[in-house]
Amino acid sequence: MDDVARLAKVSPITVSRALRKPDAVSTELRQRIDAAVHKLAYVPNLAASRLASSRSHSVGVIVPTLYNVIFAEYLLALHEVFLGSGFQVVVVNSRYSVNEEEDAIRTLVGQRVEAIIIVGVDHTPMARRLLQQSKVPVIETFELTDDPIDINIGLSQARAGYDATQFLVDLGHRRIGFVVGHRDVRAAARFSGYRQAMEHAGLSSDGLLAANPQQSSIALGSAIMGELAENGKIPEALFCIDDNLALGALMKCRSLGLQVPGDISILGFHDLEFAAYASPALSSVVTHRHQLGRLAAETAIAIISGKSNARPTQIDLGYRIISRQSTGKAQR
Amino acid sequence: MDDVARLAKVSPITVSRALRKPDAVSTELRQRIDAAVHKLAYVPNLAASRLASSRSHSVGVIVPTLYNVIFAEYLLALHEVFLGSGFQVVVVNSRYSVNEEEDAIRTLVGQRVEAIIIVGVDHTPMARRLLQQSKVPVIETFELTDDPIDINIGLSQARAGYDATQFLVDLGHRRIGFVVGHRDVRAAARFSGYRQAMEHAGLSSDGLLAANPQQSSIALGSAIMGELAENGKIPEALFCIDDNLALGALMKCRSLGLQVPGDISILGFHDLEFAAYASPALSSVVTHRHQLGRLAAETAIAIISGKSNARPTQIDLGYRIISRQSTGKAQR
DNA sequence: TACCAAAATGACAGCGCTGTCAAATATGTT
DNA sequence: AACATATTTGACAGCGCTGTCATTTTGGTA
Repeated sequence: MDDVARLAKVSPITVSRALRKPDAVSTELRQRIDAAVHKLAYVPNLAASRLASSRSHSVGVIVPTLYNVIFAEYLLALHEVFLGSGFQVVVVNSRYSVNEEEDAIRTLVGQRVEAIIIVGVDHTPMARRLLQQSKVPVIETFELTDDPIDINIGLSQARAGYDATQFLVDLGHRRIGFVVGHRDVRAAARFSGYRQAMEHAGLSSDGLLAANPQQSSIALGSAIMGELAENGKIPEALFCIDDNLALGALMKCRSLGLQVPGDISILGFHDLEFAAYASPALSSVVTHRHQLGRLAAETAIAIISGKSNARPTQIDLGYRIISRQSTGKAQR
Repeated sequence: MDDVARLAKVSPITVSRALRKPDAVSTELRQRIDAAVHKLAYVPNLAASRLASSRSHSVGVIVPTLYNVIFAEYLLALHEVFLGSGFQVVVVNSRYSVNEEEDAIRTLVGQRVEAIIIVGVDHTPMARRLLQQSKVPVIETFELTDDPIDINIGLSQARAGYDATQFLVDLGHRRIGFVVGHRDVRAAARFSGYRQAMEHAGLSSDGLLAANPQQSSIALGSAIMGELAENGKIPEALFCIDDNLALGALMKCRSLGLQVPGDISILGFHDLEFAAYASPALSSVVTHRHQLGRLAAETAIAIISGKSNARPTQIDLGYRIISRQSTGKAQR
């Protein structure tokens, strides 16, 4: 910065000002400074700036994985809003572990991010403490909790699981299978909703869980469906924990010669892009990832800029079941 | 840090040491310090650490978009390696614009990241200068260039486009369509490969380009196929710029009653996960995103840690055409 | 016990910026 | 012209750590 100041024949502080609030510097000096900055290809040291101003102009986001497209869509929305407001977004990955999440929080707090957006509502006690102590707005997303740290925006995964199951029950299905890959908290909540719905409908869910700890994928859905067929345990309907599994199962049904929805109804979750274009088109549960990200970011910015005093603690974004061709009335 | 030092009854510098190189501090003090850190939930200020040590322990990655899964897979590999070596990964998004890329580079240089990994080889002159001046290893990926800034790891997009087209030519197809959504540099290179292959085969490519500037997606592939059918311009074979478009086209063919590959052969690109599970299974061009990310990260770490003196400037990872059921010999 | 080397601890200055306030300059008013 | 006010520029100290080097403590040896 001294070099730039020397070249532009001003004091270093004026350079700093010209870069941060160009309006506060006269046109002439600003031009001289800009020219010098360009000529030297000077880039300010952000660490020094952050230290001196104690503002990081960045926000932290913790997601369980980068692989799942639902988080990619969510991140996209967060980026759109935050970048537009001059915040850098630091994305950290907890790999579905609360301990890694705690490390991630430590990293973000260490960077003095100005807001923290987390997927999920389960944290270690130390993680909660770090978040609270950090004094920055904390937004827990995707799920709902009775005990939010600060702001909570999401949907009830258990209710979604319940309603999805009920949807299949209402179609007249009785043997409704539940297909799941790696079981994270949200998958577990949907499963408990499924169990409850089955119970309320007077149906047994024994032997109807098809689980595999691998990461959910089209390949896995196909493999699980294959196993079900091999063991002769094909249910009347399948509630898949996400659309990847559902599409895999759908594809496998085709190659097995099973009619969907004639022989088996298949319901997915999340309504990923391909769901509407599958053949038959996949019924699914619509979750609002983009809106979730957008709202989380907007809320965070409102709090940071002090605009939001009376802030709601919890927002339920809900979900919606969309019935396409892969689910149909029970044939009996 | 002073608070921790006071609580542990040591000097602040010892706290700093205990946190950074625990071995250099006696067991007793280390325990006292750890206890104090825990008790206060102390998190060091990274900005101060970075400023004082002039090491950021972070690396920067620039991708054109977070939405495309190929970059998600690539990022995953980068994360795996970098996090394992104690680096934080800062991901920035250039939105397919060299100007935004320049801004992204400025951001990363400002953070004094210790390596920069970029998708693509085209940059503004200022961007090149910033990268060179930063003195950190720069790894340009996904494409190959004759003039790398530093290290270049990728594949020839033009050759891949050429060979993919040649693959369809070899099957006896003559009217081979090219389907593309938003045209980035890599798509353009594949297209030029397509054109060249068509020319070499003595085939005209006039009127065989089906383009739409939207972001590539299954929906778009379906829409483009629909238009081709409407205009009665269905070619014998379709080379789609990526598997999303290919799958969309495939699905549309089914609903139009077109046999694949009987009536039309469809070839995708990237071999995304669903390709093998589509019905019919999608032929595609395998690109090695995971290996690319891994290698880029490992190379960067080798250079940062000074282990790599004799480094190769360019690595060609190649590609591979995988023939499944969606492509077949021309029926004539 | 005296001495020496190695290990552990501490003091100091400074990393490159910015917030705060002071000084200088420009602009407007009587 | 003299003054008040607004605008622009500058000086200074300090943000919270760490590198370097000095000092103290420990353990081993003669």
